[in-house]
Amino acid sequence: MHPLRAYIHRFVPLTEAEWAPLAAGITPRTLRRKQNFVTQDQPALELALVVSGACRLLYTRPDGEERTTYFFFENHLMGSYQSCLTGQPSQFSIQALAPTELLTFPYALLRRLFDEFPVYERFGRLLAEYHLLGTDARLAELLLLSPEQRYQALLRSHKTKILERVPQQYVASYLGVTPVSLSRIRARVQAEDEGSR
Amino acid sequence: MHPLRAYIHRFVPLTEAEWAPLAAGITPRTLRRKQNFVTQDQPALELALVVSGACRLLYTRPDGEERTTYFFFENHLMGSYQSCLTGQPSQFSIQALAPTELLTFPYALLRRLFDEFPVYERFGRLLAEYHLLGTDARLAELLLLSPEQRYQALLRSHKTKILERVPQQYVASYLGVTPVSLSRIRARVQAEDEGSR
DNA sequence: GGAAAACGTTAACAAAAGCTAAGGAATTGG
DNA sequence: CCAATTCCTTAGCTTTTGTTAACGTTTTCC
Repeated sequence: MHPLRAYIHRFVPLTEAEWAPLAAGITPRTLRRKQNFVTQDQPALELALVVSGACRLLYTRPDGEERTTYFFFENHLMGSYQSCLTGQPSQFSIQALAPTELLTFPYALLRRLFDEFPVYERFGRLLAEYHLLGTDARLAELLLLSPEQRYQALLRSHKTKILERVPQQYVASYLGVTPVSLSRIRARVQAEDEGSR
Repeated sequence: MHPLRAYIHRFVPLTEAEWAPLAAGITPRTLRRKQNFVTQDQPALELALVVSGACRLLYTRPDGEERTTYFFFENHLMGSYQSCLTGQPSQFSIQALAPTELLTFPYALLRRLFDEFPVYERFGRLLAEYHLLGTDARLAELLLLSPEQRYQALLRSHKTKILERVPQQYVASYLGVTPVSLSRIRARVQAEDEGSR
């Protein structure tokens, strides 16, 4: 099955007649390392399914500092929800961490399908709800746990792909600490693990 | 117009025929100060519109410590999305900060309306999307700003209701710091403001 | 293959936050 | 209206994080 159709199928089933118009609007695209799919302060009216590779979502602060807040791997759908919904410039960038293959399509097409096919509207609801649960959990983790506890939670989570495939400085940002601090936390955790062995 | 109908109307218009079945399922309820609408570790299968009063969303940690992560005032819809969607026990409580009037209804009713009326499915999508934008912004703020900057951002935001109506210890939790630390931050910020006057 | 860039660790110091405790002000609720 | 509770601030001390910088390793990509 087409990768995007398979992605949608995890939420709702699509008939051929429902799938065809979306399929017609898809453009494949590749990104080199460090190339942007979304660029901060520019409108980003497309969504993309990652077919292979990896990307990070980052905010560039007024002082030039970058903060990475999210990662996307194979079979993740990504884009600037906020820019697509409001039409305003995106508040963040999405940048390839390695060579990446995408399937892109305009959000406007999806919006048209919301009107035309109830099944897409349902997909849209379930997708937003699914992301909301994830973001809420992330927010709770940031407010409930210390940096060290967040690192340990990541170690024990099902997101270890992040630790394996993402440079540590970006993981630090994702956990809400500086790279230096994460390095210290790791040394501390390792020492604790040695002790309890 | 009925307060709940008015709330929904900000997203989609409802005909009488669409509104009637939801209206039939509404139960008014009042909470005393410190009384729970949702209790952690128990299923919470109802949603509620706050008609008057105020509530906080809080997590109680294994060590007994509480962390407040959200507030609800008049015309806010609240509930445990996660518990409603999955049927699992809620991971947090929702507790009244002051005497509060609610209009409650079962999530199962809304789910039935999703199937029956496309307009409700659209409402569900828009509601989830709206909350997602808010949660994303909150997450970015936590990862991008220092505690002091977060306090200043709150001061300058359109959420000053929080500062006016919520005990400061809960605001501290919401900002991701201890009450003692927020008190120090306030002293610091005030000193800076005096200096620049 | 090799130069350049990116990356992780460590150290030393400064700044900020956490913790505990105590005192006094404000709010609540009968 | 008054007693009990809740709440905010301040202080002293400890722990953690941020910052800057230096060094060695790894990765990237001509």
